[in-house]
Amino acid sequence: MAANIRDVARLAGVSPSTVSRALSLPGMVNATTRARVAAAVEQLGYEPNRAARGLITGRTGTIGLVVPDLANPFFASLTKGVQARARHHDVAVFVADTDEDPAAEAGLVRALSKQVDGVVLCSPRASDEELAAIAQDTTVVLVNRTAVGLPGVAYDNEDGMRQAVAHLVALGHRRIAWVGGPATSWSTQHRGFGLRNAVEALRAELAPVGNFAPTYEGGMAAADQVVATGATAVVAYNDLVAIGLLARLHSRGISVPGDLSVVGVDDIAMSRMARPALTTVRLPKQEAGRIAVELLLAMLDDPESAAEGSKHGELHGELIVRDSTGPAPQK
Amino acid sequence: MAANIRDVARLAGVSPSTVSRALSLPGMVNATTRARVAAAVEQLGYEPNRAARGLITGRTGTIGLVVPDLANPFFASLTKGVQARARHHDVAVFVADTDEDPAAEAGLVRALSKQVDGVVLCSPRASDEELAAIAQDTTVVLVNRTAVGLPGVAYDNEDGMRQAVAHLVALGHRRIAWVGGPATSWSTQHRGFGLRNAVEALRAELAPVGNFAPTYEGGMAAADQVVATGATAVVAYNDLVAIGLLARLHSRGISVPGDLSVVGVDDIAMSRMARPALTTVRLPKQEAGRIAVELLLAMLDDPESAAEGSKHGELHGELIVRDSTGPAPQK
DNA sequence: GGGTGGACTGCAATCCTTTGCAGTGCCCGT
DNA sequence: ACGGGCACTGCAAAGGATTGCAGTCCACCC
Repeated sequence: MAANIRDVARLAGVSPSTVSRALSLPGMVNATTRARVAAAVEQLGYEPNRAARGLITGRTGTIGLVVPDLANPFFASLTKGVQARARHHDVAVFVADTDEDPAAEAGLVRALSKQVDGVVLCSPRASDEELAAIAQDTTVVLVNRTAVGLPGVAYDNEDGMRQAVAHLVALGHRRIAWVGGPATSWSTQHRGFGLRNAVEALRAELAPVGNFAPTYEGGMAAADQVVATGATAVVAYNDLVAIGLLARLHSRGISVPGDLSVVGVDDIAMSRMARPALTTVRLPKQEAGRIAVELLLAMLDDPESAAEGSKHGELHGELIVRDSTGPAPQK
Repeated sequence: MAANIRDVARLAGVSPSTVSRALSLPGMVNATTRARVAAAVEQLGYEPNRAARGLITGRTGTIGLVVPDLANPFFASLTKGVQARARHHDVAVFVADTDEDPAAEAGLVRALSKQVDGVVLCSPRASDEELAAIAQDTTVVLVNRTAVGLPGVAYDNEDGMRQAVAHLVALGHRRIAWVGGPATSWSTQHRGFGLRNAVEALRAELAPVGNFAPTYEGGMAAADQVVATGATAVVAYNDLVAIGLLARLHSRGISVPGDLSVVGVDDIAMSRMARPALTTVRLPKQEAGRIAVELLLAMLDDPESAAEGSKHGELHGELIVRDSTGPAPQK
């Protein structure tokens, strides 16, 4: 049905090889020949068959994207960025969702790796060793996680926390609670670390309340412990947790930001719509996806750079001040 | 690097044809031969090369998914359903996001159609004619839209609206406002229609306030007009709009549900977290994705059924009552 | 004028799997 | 004992594009 390269060659009066070159190595063919080929391509609506090309080049023109949960707005945005950037390079994206199951991670990447040139792996929970093993048999770019020797793009969590703490301290807060996410999460560790440093540098005090699920429910569960610390401000692992805090605090009659200021991380769409609107550290999500794609494609084009393995992207968060933070209450 | 079918054949002491048949038409090869092949496959970790197979079978084992906006939680859930079901059938999914640009729709589907066996097209804004043209050169399943002659899965919007209106009327509401989505949207039309019917049947009154963007901002923009209608309840095009309404009503000091009851549609995650928690018509989103995949794969397996073109899925919404609806205020 | 090189172009092999057709060998019926 | 048929297996072509190598042609230089 669809035209193939020989149809084009026949119509243009050249050999298939010339058509192939006219399309992929334009410099190698005479301008007038190239024009004839272009005309034939146009007329027939020819597009090279990807399977056939893939068979010989060994490249599929496809990348994989593995995320824990597509329905999580953070990953949805990221996926959007990946998808947009990939299309820009005429590369297709296979998406796979682990459904938050860390055990499925490696298997999915392996299954995917047979069909794609490389994989963008988001927020993996696998150990460094497992990641290294995965990277053995396919090209991988990590997002939201760093592991030695593997390329990736991550956020500067320390810096984001510094901004949040500076904001709170400027508002007069001295005792700041911290609601962590899953203990094994790379982000939790780095955010906790950044928080400790920032609080110390500004002569304030940190009151960690432990680890909670990175969800609305997690925030609800943490709220009462936050209150019990006597802190006047709280930084939550992410916006969902912060919104859960807001809900529970409201139902206990605790005023935000009157009695307690709340800061989240991510800046998902929902945060703007929360009541009060949530102050948060905005992480450039689509940007992370875009950079991951660039990194991956660069590695595929030039495997040397893959060997060097030191490709990294680092993104900075930006504090978005809304209504959930205010001056510390006078005691 | 990876083993190919000849490696397997050599190891098993058979010809490549036999290996191929042992894997895809087990009935055709002797049990002991099959076992030898299986052992060789196992030992070499052989997996057939998809590109080579696709080249000859004409099937890629891949489907496309086109959505208006991946970051919209409604489509994110749908994508999740599609992806899960496709994996279950060992089919990969290409996702593409039109970025809400109706003009990009057809082009994207066409580009995709070269690389996939079929496409799931969500909430298309294209005209019936354009859709028919698209369906000409690729197998398509529509979601959230019906068009004559094209298979698809859609929600019974009339029924959902009936549930919402019955709920409101039971609470004593007699005048119900309706905030529509984009005028060209299929869902807007059907929801408006269902609403009119339901309101009429229950001897209440509908006060449509026009068409708004299906977003938080759209809801903010519509709120004052809703208030001006004098209605005691409002049904919004979707939850995002309803949450926008909630925000603007709150800032105007109008109590929900004291002064005005609000109902949304979709039941996105955010709705549960709104304040007050939103009463809404829950649409089974992942289910729609799953059914769309089944429909598409069935059509691909048996093109006859595609010709008949009458494959349809219909899903029902379910009213979830939360805190944004209450008894009509006594005047 | 002949030789050299450059600029193109074409041939043919190759990537890996599937599948129509043509065997091969064996069993069974006559 | 022979022919037919069955069950299984192998051969070889096909599918569409890329690419190393070889060839052609022309221009230019000596």
